[in-house]
Amino acid sequence: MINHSIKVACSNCNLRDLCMPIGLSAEELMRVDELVTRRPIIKRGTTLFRNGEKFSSLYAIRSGFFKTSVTTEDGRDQVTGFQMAGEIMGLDGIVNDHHTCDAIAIEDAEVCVLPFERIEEISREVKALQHHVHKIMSREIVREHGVMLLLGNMRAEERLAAFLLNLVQRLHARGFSQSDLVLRMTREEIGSYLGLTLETVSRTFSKFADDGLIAVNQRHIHIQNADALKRMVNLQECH
Amino acid sequence: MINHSIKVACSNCNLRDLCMPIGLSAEELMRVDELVTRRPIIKRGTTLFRNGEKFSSLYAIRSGFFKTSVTTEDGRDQVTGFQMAGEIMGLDGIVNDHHTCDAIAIEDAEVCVLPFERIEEISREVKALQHHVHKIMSREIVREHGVMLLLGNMRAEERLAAFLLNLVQRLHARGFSQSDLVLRMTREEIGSYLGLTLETVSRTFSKFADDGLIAVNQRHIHIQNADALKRMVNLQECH
DNA sequence: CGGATGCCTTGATATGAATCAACATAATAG
DNA sequence: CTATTATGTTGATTCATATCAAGGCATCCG
Repeated sequence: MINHSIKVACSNCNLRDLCMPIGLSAEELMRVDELVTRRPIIKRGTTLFRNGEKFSSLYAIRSGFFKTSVTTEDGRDQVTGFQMAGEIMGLDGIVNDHHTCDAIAIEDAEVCVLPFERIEEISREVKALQHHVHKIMSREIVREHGVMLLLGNMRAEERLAAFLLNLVQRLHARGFSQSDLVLRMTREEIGSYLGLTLETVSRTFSKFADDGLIAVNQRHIHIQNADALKRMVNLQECH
Repeated sequence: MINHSIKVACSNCNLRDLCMPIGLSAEELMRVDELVTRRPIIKRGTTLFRNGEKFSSLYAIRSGFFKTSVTTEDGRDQVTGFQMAGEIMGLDGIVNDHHTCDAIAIEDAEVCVLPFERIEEISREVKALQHHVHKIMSREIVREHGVMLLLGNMRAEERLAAFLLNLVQRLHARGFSQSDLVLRMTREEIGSYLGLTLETVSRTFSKFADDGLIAVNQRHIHIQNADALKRMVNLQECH
């Protein structure tokens, strides 16, 4: 059996600020470096982990795009999130020692493997790493609160506006444009995430385009009126 | 200023198995005891913490019932969960050092205060506590995945069935009946949690009663056909 | 190059839940 | 004990989104 692990160094990774605590000493960074291995390319459409699989590691995305989804016994599934470079996946697996959702690459991707036992070990000694792990989990909880608000209270237009704004904001934090984005996911996947059908997603994109809020060209979206989108999310009356 | 803190001992708390890791040594338990203080009664309708407040502690519920909710700028709110004895609240506050939701007692309640800095401190030395904290956060993430599935994919009847089953299951784990429960929350609060209006919640209760699945008497619910409720959640076709 | 496939758009219609409204019952306060 | 308010039920109607259906446009592959 070939060991696909490749040594990598967080110490000279340009995503470090996204997935690691800031202000680690050189020595502490070295300790973290030791635990991280890179996995080979995850091809588009393949799974990084799957519901039911034994949990052993968290994964930090180096490049590419993932979706995570949960599935009912009768086969319905719900996309629970889209993850991009610098984000951490696999937190769901800690509680019962096996994963409870699927993580599927929706674009060729590369991930860093972070064996969780080693993370706990080093966390016990590096305070900043410990707190960072807590923050990452807390951030995920807060994000999900936002999704619950979206699914429980918002109408289709508000959901899609919130989705677009969230995506560009995260992409912008990674150095991309504030106004242009390429969707890596299908209308169906967006719909699953937002609790809508793909038709409604498509229609709502068209409506936004008609209203001059965005320009849609396949998966290329140009945001023409970010303020109007923001207003839609924040201020719109509750009907 | 009066110090309302009251010393308590996890070591002889009957909820210990719910909120503390099992298998701590006597010495480790003592260390945990040291950090915990009890707060006086939180009266029904009052908040334990509120969106925007500085985060400093997690709270373990000793008795009573809470709801947590998030609010949009335009005043809509979404109940994100109902918490009962032995459950931990406040995890949302870790990431940005302030709370992002409100925790309101929906029944007179008592909580244990767990200063988070002390938790982190002791976690660094007590491996079992460290892992327990990780599990609690992971459990919350998994729970929220379930809510997303419910809000994104299920119809009113399925949502309410899932809600009832979840409640009795948690109550049963605390020694209560498998078939009888008293709802501590209003129809409106249930609706907010499930993404439904209070009228739909009420109608759906009536329908369940007509179909002989449950008997409803105000907030007292008697489950007459748990299997049918389970079937509704698991197997129902996706329309 | 032509056919197949996956993804997307748009239209017509159906439907589940929201909304509006009235009333009933229970809890609380005076 | 009665008035008042909060909570819950039920009915009639409306509305947003799902569903069903057809066609278009890219992309892939033989």
